[in-house]
Amino acid sequence: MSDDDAQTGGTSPRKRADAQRNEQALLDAAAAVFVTSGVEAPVREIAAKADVGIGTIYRHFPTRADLIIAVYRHQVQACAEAGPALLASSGTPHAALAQWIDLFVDFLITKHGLAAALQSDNASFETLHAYFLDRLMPVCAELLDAAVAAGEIRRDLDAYRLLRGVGNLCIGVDGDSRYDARPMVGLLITGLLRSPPTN
Amino acid sequence: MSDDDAQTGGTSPRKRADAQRNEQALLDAAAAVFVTSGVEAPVREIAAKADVGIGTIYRHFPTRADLIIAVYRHQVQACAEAGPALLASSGTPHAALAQWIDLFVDFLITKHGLAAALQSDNASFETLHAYFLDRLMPVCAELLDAAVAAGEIRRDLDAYRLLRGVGNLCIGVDGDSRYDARPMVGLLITGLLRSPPTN
DNA sequence: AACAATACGGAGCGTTGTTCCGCTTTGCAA
DNA sequence: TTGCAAAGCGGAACAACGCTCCGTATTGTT
Repeated sequence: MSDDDAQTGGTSPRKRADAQRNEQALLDAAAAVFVTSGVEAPVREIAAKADVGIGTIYRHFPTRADLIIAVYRHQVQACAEAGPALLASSGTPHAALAQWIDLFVDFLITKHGLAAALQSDNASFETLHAYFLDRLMPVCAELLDAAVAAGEIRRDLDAYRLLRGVGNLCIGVDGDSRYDARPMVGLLITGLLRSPPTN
Repeated sequence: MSDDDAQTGGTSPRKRADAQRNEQALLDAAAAVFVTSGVEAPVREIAAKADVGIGTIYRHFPTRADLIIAVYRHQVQACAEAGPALLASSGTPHAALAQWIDLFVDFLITKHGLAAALQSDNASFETLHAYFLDRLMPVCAELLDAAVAAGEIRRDLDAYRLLRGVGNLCIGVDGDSRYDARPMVGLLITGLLRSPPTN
C-alpha cells in the first residue's frame, strides 16, 4: 500500500508520473529551503529550487501548513512513537516524560522558525497547530497521566498547556546565543515534581 | 524640561507646530490601532487613523520599533520603577520577584502581538528587544540577586534568560482560551525556589 | 495516432513595507 | 504685512510576497 493510499483509503487513482516527480521534487526542495531560510521561506524560493512553477506548489500543497506537515511527517511520527517506548524503558514515568519532552525540544529547535509558526495567529497555520496537537497531545497526555498516577508530579497541568508552553519556550532560539530553550524547559519539567530535588 | 529635551540633551530646536500635532496624532492612532489590530498592524492603517500621509509616519518613527517604544514608553518605565518598590514592600525577595514578573506578564498579554514582536527575527524589531532589555533587565537582575542573596532561589538562571522565557510564554495568548500564560510563568518562578512548597 | 483527462507555468492581482521628491506649511525677519 | 528659506507633508511608485486563474503542455489510454 502506497503512502498515498494510506490517506485516501486505497481507492484513489494513481497520480500521473510527472505529478509524482514534482511532488517529490517539491518535498526535497522544501526540506532544503526550510533549513536555510526557515519554514516561512517565500513560496517562490521553494518553487525555484524544485524547478517548478508557482501554480504547481499550490496544487500539491494548498497551504503552507500542508507542505510543512508533509516535510516533517515522519519525524513527528517518530516522536509520537517514542513516547510509549520511553515509558516502557525508563525508570520512572517522570523520567520518561522528561526524555520525551527533550526529543520534542530537539525536534523544534532544529527546525528554523517552526516553533514560531506553530503559534502564529496566521490562519493558514491553524492546520499545522492542529496536526501537531493531534499527533503529540495523546502521547504527552499518556506520559503525564502515568507520572500523575505514580504520584510523581502535580496534576494541575494538562498536556495541551505543557506542549504549548514547551513550544513557546523554543521560539526564536536561532541567532540568540544568550538564550537556550533546554534549561528553561527543564525548569518547567522539574517544577512539575511534587518533591523537587534540593539544588 | 520637555520629554523631547530629555532625549536630545536640551539643545534641540523646537519642532514645528504641525510636526508636534502629527506626532501626537500618530501616537494616539497607533495606540488605538495596536489594541484592535496588534502591534504589527499595517502602517497605512495607522497613518489613515491619524489622518496623515505614509511619509509622515516614517519621518517621525523610522522603524516600527520606534513607534512601539514611543507608545509603551511610560508603561515600561512604570514597570521598571515598580521593581525596587516591590523589593522594599514585599515580605521576601522571591515574593517581590514573583509580583514583578506578574506585572510584566500583565503588561505583555494586554499588548496584542507584542510578546511575539519581541522575539521576531525581523531586523527592525531588534531595537525593540534591546529597549526592553535595557530597561527591564537591570531591574530583573536586582530582584534575582536579592533572592539569591537571601538564599531563596537557585542561582543558575540569569535575568536575560528569565525575561526571555517569560516573554516567550506570553506569545500567542490571544484567541487561545485553552492556554493561559500566567500559570506557566508561575511554574517557572516556583521552580526557581530552592525549597519549593509541597503541593 | 488521436483524444480526453490531468497537470503545468507564470502572468497578474491584492497587500504589505519603504523610499523619494515635488508641493505646502510654518516661523521669522524685513 | 509680506517674502522667503527651512521644515515638514503627502502619496505615487517600487519591491517582495501570497495566491488565483486559465491557456498550454504532458500523459495515459484507446
